[in-house]
Amino acid sequence: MLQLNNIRENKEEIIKQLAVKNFDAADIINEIVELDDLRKKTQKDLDDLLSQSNKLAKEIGNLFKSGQREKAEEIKAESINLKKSSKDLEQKFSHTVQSLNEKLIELPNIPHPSVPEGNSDADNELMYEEGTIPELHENAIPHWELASKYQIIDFDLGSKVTGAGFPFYRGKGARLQRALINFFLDEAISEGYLEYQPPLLINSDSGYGTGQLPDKEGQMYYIGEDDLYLIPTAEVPITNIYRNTILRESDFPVKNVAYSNCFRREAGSYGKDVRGLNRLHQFDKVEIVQIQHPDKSYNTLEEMKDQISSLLRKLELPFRIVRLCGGDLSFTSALTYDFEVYSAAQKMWLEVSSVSNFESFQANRMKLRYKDKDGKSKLAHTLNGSALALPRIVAALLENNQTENGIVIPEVLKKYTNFDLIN
RNA sequence: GGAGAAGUGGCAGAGUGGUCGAAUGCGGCGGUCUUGAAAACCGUUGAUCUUCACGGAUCCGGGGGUUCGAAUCCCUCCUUCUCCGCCA
Repeated sequence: MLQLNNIRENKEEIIKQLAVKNFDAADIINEIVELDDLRKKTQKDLDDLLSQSNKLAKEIGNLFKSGQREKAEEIKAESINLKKSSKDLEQKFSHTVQSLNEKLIELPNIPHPSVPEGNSDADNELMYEEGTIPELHENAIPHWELASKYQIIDFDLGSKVTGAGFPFYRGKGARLQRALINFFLDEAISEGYLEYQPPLLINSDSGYGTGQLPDKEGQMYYIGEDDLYLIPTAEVPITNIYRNTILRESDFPVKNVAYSNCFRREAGSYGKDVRGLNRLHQFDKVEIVQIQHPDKSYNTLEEMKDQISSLLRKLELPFRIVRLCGGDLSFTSALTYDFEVYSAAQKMWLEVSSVSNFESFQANRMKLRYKDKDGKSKLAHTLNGSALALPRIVAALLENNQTENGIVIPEVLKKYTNFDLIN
């Protein structure tokens, strides 16, 4: 959520910047300013009225005490009248605040000046590419075939027990998952992150705080009986730890890491890009989250980008980094880098990580603040990134490392898997 | 799941209808003293909205109600604790 004062003061500028996200904000912003004016006026009227009845109430108390009953009753009648009009104003006030909020929620985050214009992923800016694309042997096959050849991932069994997109990992497949999770967590911990194991279900306040609600409600699994949502990413519980909190400047940077299962309904995704591990309803991910001082958040974003690069380098996977264009940027993000890994048998780049700076957008929804040197409360900046999401990493590892004799485990993972080869 | 108790400022804890945004202690911050520190002493110390400012309004787990007036009474939800039951 954008800050009201910022909207009021930089109206034209914000309209211009939101156009990069292909969002026409002119009308909404005008409505917001009008509603805010009305809110201020209504509050002033209401406050004056309440102030008056507070005074009367005190007077009545004093009159009763000093035994002036009649006088007290007189004022009491006056007070009852005041009360009726204050009730009306109160209602008007809360309606105004509510509509103001509804409008504010419609506004996406302002993209960073470096965000290129564009409509789709085709317009994203390629920033960096590293590693060599492997030459596979003649009989190379995509990962879903490798999965069944070596009996390490069973998609059909998942369909039987749950449904499409919920695979079973088996034997060395399961152990590879566990190895990757531990590798990613250990790497983050050595970078100074604090490990959390979050709940996998969240309430609607949390969903609202990080921006999944209300816009992406249909993307989350919902447990109606208890009014809870299955998390689409550990970002939600981990960032919401700080909902309604005021940090000290000395708390920065807050660096948290969490492994979790992630659940996504992926309503409306079909086609060949969803085959095998490319898109699942349940998957594993290690997520890094930082909370930072506004002056430092972009340095932090670069730092997180480097960390993720280092993971992919250690796994010996060819990867590239893309800066998302306005049209591809999420509602909540100001700047996002996507990491893509080359999957050699599918012959395509797979998105394995997304690292973003949300600036104060999430913090404003969550009321996540810090005290600055003058003792004033200011909104903090939040950032997060996948480090990393497992399924597509596994897909690329299986495809790229396949040989006639089996799938070779990268050096760095061997101490975690305790085997060198899947055969 | 059943029965009972409780939720107050960073923490502890008083407050059962008006003078309470809230005693007191601890902690935090500033100062005096000291070569420095500790101790002692003095001062200060919640959030949000609004106002150029003075000031005003709201907040005692969340929401609703009673009353001229609610931290205090009523309803409801949530959370925590104790006992019983069940259970990885």
